[in-house]
Order: sequence, then structure tokens, then C-alpha cells
Amino acid sequence: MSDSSAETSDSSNFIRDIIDADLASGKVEKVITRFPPEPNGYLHIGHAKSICLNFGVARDYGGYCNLRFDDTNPEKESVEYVNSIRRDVEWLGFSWHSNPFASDYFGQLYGYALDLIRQGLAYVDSQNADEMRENRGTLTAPGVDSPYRERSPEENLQLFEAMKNDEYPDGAHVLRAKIDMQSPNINMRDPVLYRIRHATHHNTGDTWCIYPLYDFTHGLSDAIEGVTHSLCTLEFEDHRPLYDWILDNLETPSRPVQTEFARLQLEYSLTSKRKLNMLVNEGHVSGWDDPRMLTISGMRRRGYTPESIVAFCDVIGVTKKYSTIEMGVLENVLREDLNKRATRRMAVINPIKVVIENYPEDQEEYFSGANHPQDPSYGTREIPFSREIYIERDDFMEDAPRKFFRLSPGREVRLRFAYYITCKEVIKNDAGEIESLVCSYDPESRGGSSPDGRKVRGTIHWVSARHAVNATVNLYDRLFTTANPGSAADFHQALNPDSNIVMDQAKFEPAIELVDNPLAYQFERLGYFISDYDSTAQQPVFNRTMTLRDSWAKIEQSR
RNA sequence: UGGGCCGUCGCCAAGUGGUAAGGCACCAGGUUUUGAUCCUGGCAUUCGUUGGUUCGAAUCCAGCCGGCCCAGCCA
Repeated sequence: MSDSSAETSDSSNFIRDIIDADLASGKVEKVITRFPPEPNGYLHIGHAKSICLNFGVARDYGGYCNLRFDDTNPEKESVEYVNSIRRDVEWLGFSWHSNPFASDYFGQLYGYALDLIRQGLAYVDSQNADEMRENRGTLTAPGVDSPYRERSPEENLQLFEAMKNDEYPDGAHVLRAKIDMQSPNINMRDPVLYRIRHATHHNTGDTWCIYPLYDFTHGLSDAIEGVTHSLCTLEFEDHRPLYDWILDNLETPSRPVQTEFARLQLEYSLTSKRKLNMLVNEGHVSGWDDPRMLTISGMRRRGYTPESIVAFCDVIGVTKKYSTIEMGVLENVLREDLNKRATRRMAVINPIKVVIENYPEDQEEYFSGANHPQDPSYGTREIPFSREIYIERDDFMEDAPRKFFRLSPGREVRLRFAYYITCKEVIKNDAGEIESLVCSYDPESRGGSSPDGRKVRGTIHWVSARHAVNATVNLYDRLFTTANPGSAADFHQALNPDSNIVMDQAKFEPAIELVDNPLAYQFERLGYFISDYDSTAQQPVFNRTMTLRDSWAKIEQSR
């Protein structure tokens, strides 16, 4: 495990205020937190917020954070998810103190349940699910007591043990807390603590056929681990009285406190595991690590750095306010990080051939290009040049407006690092499509400036045809066309059909490393790119992580 | 309409009774061999709203308005 290299800012939030107060009052000596995912899916950007909060707070206050798997629902969980979660947390740069499963505590939890029964605070209910639902009441009407509510502790003990000993089928009985069927808080209307489930558990196998529920398990797991600050999302606010009830009625090694914060919501994206699962299973994306997915693994494949994700979590803050973050915020931290670290290269994604008529056929030469315009320590590389080159199709326009600074008939542009060229002729095929361009170059402009000092507005990128490496490039756009696909009745309607465009005619300069290269490139004027897992020397594949900011596109759009 | 929670600039967010930080976005300039980066300046007389307390209120009190969550043997 690596230690986090990412910085969390000292910006305050209400949770840090609480911790400051707890430390100052002596209520807490060492801050202990936990990140408690259920291993029933892959981690996404929303989890990253919780990870950064829990691990960040623990680190900043000199405490520690556990990675605890909240695995009390065996039918939905698997080791595949366990492994992916561990990998993602590590990749984000955090180290856990310990990595327990809630299922490791099943034995202790069972003991706590017996304790509750002996105190007359829990009972075995033999109603079926429908009866229970009916008797629970509604938001406005109180519930009614179960006919089994007054069973004696002895009978309950005997029945609960029989449940554990595999004497009943699924659903025959449940163990319930005996609280208050009239409570205005529905979570307090005798919540279910244990259910019978004959399922193989990824960690405990077939040891158990009864499984505790979240509400019973979570606070006790926190208490067993000595967690001081149990941070969860807003929807658990109504569960806090139950969390407290359980801890108040049982002797536990410590007394954690639950505090809730708002979960992350991001425009144009989904962060519901259920819906992400549908995207994967219905084949709308290639998998959990599809680069369009805002899963940690998808973002990693897309080319996000862990530092950019941590920076994002830092910049959005932590509050109790429901909010939706604009995509621009994520894009901004990504660009900021990538701009600093990306090695510059030239690549042409949508090529059009240019023949430089006055450049000798058998000649070639090399230009030195800086690998980073602001950081000389990145060094330089040699870029081959020859008579035939590729330029971007978008960099040529036959009838160009005045503000178009790129190539068009009769106009002169600078080839980055190389020469000035002027467009002499447009070659078209029978269908009238532009096939190639004939240009002339000014030998005096070698290196990109001319002795006469004449100005050229545009500088475009290029790749020597003779030296080019053929490659495939994946361009990505947001997966959804509406800002809040999650609220739509059917999010399928909002799926963006053009979220992945494959460009298979791309041309790379030879200095680009094609295989097993985890480092970000900036292909000048096109954006940030990373080689895909599947990239090979024979079939190079790169993913565009993010475009550059494009003020020309903005001008063009407003026309 | 029972209970819980939330409302500070287009989007986030600091602010904890002494006179509205910051980021993103946006706008206007400058530098630039990436229409990138970088730099400069602009961008809330007002904090959902109404009333009250106070010398003084985004901060305290009351009412109202708006939004979110809860009726799994999910987490």
C-alpha cells in the first residue's frame, strides 16, 4: 500500500468542526474512522468522496481508518467486488489500518442478539413479510404490535437458536428489536435484526443460515473496532436513533457516534449501483471499467489520476446540503492535474494528407520539440519531418471565415516546431470530398519563425506520413444527454449514442510509447490521452481522457 | 399530510452576533510556435421569505415558503 501523495486542503467542514470539538473536550483521544462499502459492486466517484473524507480526516488528525466490508447480504456480494474495492482504495492512495469484514463479527453479533433477547428487547416474530408490512403502518398511521411480540425471553432464545441451527426455511421467522410500533420514525417500529437466509457467504461460506441486517450490524461493528466517528450519507439520518438504541442497550467496547453528510451528485451521470449494474449487464458499456463510467476503475482506464480525483473531492466540500456538482468542476481539476504532468506529443486523429510540393522527395529532417512547454525537466524529443505529412481534417476549411486561423486555400500557417506552409491546391475525389492538399513551404521559416518577421496567426500540429504510427483512438463524451439522468423515469432515453467515437485512422509521431504506458500524454491541441490496457505495438489503442479547453469551439458555436 | 434533514452568486462553498473568503462557470484585457497553459481585472449593498430581539443579524427567536429522505426479511 502506498501512502497518499495527494494533499487534502485544510479547508474546514462541519465534520472537522465536530472532531475539533471532540478532541478539545477530551471526549475523543484518537480519531478512528471507517470506510464501509458493501462488496456488491464496483466503487464509483461517490464512494471516492466518502473515502477521501474518512481516510483524509483520520490521516489529518493522526488517527486511522479501517476498510470494512459491510457484507451482511450474502446473495449480492462476491470476492470479485471485494478485490476490486481493495484495489481502488489503494489506487486512490489510501492505506487502511485494518481490513475486516462485518461478517468476521457474526459470532459476536449473535451474542449481542442473545443479550438483547434476554433483556426482553428483542423477539422472534413469525409473521410473514406481508403481514409485517401491513402491521408496520404508514408514514402517517402508526403500526400495530405483532401477535408474537410478547413471547417470553426463554421462548425467544429457544426459537432464535433454532433459527441459527437451520431448523426453519427462509422467511419463517425473523428477530426483531422491541422498540415502539407507534414511533413516528418508521425505523423504530420494531426493526428486523436477523433474517433466515440459506445462502453461501463469500467470507463465511455455509457457517450461517441467519444473517444480521445493516442496522444491527453497523453500529456494533463500529463499536468493536473502536470507531469514534462513523460517517455516512444523509439517508441514514433516520437510522441514527436506532444506531443509538442498539449501542445504548448493549455493553460494547466503545461508543461511536454517527454523523451524516450529503452524498455526491454529479451532472450527466449516474451513481446508483443498481443503475450502473444495468448499464453493464445490458451492454450499454463494455464493463465496470468502461472509460465512460464514473467508477474508479473506469476513471482509471479513462486516464484520470488518483490525485485529480482526490483534488475533486477536496474542492466540492462536505456539507449536509443536497447539491449537484457541475461536470465542469471535475473537468477542471482533471485538466489542472494533467496539464502539469502530461508529456506533450503530436498526433493526428482525423488525418488529411498534405503534400509539400517544393520539399524534396528523398529528404527528411528532425525538429526538436519540448516535451513540456512550462517544465524544461521533461526534456525534448526529435520529430521527423518529410515531404508528405498528415494534418487534422478540422484544421482545414475551404471557405474559411476571417477568424479561422488555420489552413485554407491561399493562407499560411505554421506547422508546430517546423515550417510555414501555404495551401496551394485542394485535391478532391469524384464525390467531391477533399482527398489531400498541396502546399508549399518556406525553407526560411525553419523552426517556426521567418527572418522577415511576418506573423502567422495559426499553428497546427502534424505527423510525418513516412514516419507515422497507425493507431486507434477512443473519443469519449458524457454517457447521458441530460443533466440528471437518475431522476428520469427511464434513464435509457437519456443515453448518449455518441458517447464513444472510435477513430481508427489516427497517426502518431514515433516518440509515443504504445504499450503498458501508464503516463498521460497531451496530444497537442487535442487533449489528454492514455494508452488503453488493450494497446499493443501492432494495434495501438489510446483513450482520450479529456479535451483541452477550446475557446475556438465556443466562438464557432456562438456563430 | 407523521417523523427527520436542508435552503449564502448560474454550480459548489467559507462564514459560529461586528458589517459577505475561495473555487468552478461567465465576461473583458495581456503573454504565448498548443485558439492550451499562464497573468490581470470584473462578477452577492445581500444570505429562501416575513416579522421580532439587538447599537449591530447570513449568524439568535417565531411564522411562512421551497426542496430532499423514510413505510426491504437491501445497504
